[in-house]
Amino acid sequence: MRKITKMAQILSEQEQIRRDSLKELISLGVNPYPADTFDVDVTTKEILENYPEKNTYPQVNIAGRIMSRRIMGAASFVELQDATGRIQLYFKRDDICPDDDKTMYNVVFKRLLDFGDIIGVKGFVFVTQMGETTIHVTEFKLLSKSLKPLPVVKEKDDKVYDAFTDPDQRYRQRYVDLIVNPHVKDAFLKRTKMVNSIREYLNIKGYLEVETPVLQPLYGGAAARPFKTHHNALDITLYLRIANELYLKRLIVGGYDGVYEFSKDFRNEGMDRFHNPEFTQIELYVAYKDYEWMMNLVEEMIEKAAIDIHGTTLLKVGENEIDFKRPWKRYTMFGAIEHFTGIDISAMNEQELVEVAQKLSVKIDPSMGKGKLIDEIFGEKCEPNLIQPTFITDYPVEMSPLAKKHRTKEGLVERFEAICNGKELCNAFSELNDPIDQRKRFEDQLELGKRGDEESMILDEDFLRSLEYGMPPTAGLGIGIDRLAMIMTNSNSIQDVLFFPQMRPEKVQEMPTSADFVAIGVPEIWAEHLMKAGFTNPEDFKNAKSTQIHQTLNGYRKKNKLDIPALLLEDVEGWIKKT
RNA sequence: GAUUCAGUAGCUCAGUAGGUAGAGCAACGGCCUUUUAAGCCGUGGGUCCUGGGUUCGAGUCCCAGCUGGAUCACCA
Repeated sequence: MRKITKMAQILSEQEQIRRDSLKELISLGVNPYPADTFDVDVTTKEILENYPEKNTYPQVNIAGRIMSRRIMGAASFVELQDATGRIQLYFKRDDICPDDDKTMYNVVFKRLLDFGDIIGVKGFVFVTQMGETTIHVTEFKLLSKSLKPLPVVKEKDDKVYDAFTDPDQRYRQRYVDLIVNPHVKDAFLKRTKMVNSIREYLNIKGYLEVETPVLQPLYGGAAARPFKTHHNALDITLYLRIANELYLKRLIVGGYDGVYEFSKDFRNEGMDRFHNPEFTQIELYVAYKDYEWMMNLVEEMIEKAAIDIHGTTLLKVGENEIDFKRPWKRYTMFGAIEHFTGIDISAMNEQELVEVAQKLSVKIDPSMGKGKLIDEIFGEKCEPNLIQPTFITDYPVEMSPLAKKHRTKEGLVERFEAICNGKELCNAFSELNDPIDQRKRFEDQLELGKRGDEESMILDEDFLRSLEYGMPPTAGLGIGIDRLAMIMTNSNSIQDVLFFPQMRPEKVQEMPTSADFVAIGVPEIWAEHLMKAGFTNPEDFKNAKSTQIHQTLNGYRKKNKLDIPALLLEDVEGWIKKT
């Protein structure tokens, strides 16, 4: 891992050179960070798409980052990257500097600009002898000097060399990742397109996008462990929401026909390539509907999202081709288990289920009840095999304390999940609106909590009170937006669809400053060089032999051609004595 | 939490048997004076993740730790 150094910064050679260039630019009267706007009137994408058929671009203003430079004496080629892509620039000395003073080209452009700097240029578009659409620059302006060298990613004939791939650096410095990895930028564009598509779909249907509390005195709506925080003025514990379900249902009680929220939820659990402590779900509740109706909505909405993003329902995800075209396959949970194991468990009791689980070598433990056993068998034997989007319906009641009991099947609830690429995509049910039944289900959860289940749900009196006023029959849905984005962008990890995935904080390495060395008796003229010469700790320096310090420092002086008199051994002994 | 792999120059990586730390790109200087060039020649650049240990000698072997990845476990 790269360490951040605090206080004193030890700069690499290249960083030092860029800082020197920065000073020289200022001394030449070039402001490296100008304040005024630079009016851009075209993007690289527009030029590359429209030239020369729709527009010959006799005059353009464009800005971006220098991604490569090829200098050939009085002429140069530069690759400029803006938000939409890259285009080549052609610089010619006598066009940049029509007068005798060639400083702008020879010094500012050739020597003081770097890979990574942000510039604005004025020019006209033409095609080189090599057939590449290029901007012939007539004026340029430095807009921001880059002091840190970017990773150098080379590309030739669509092959990428030395790609910037280290996940640690990519996630910690996402800005760098976005600059040098265009496919990363594209994945996030797709994610936003997907969200926009879903929002558009729901808005057209007339459902209301709402906002509900993130800070909640009681956390509910899912089985998960929360993050806990404290509100000072009220002097109470608050939790970051694990779901927004119970608030949205209160709004249905309040009389809205359909409400939805893109909800940032927080769960204090393990992290892996499918889990980040904060993640996004969309939850939707529609009055007077049931789960059958909701299944049709999900199909239609996700199919539309796929088309809006890719122009097709068919997409490649890892090794698989996934088709979101309606209708999706539907199984009941029992049906799916029978399909994949050949065993009909629909009428089995707990003991029989244990035997089936053992026979299928599904790991179980004695605390598992009937519902949990079925869930385990399904999770082990069915879920990983469901690659194409598939609905699984009718779950055991024990697993679903907020879902309505099945209208005909004893012991089940009206619930479905969509599974895709072996993972849950969404979860939905006919919402439980019987307040007495709901209270009993909460009480059952409390029992589980007393037995040590840290994820059991908490009884929410206010939510129950709202149900007592009467909630219409309602269909509810939750979709994991990050998981869906993984599929839609063919990403293997949730970290690839979150701009800033949670990471352990970078270590800050305390570095001494030259003042720390002055404090123990080293003259200022030498103190600034000590760290670079290898003495990174004043304590170690004090304990080092004076002969060794003497030799090391004189060696350093010679190597770096310092303009300081050579040290005598007595000088060094003098410093140490002072301490 | 367990197992496992990785961490070496600004970036991507090599480093044999434990014996003076390497390459390509990037940087710097020069060539080239020009609608092309990942061009040619030269130069500089290192806390080999950190701390211990073994050894005459450690990037390399051993122990501990840090960070990340993968797999598993847990978990809607």
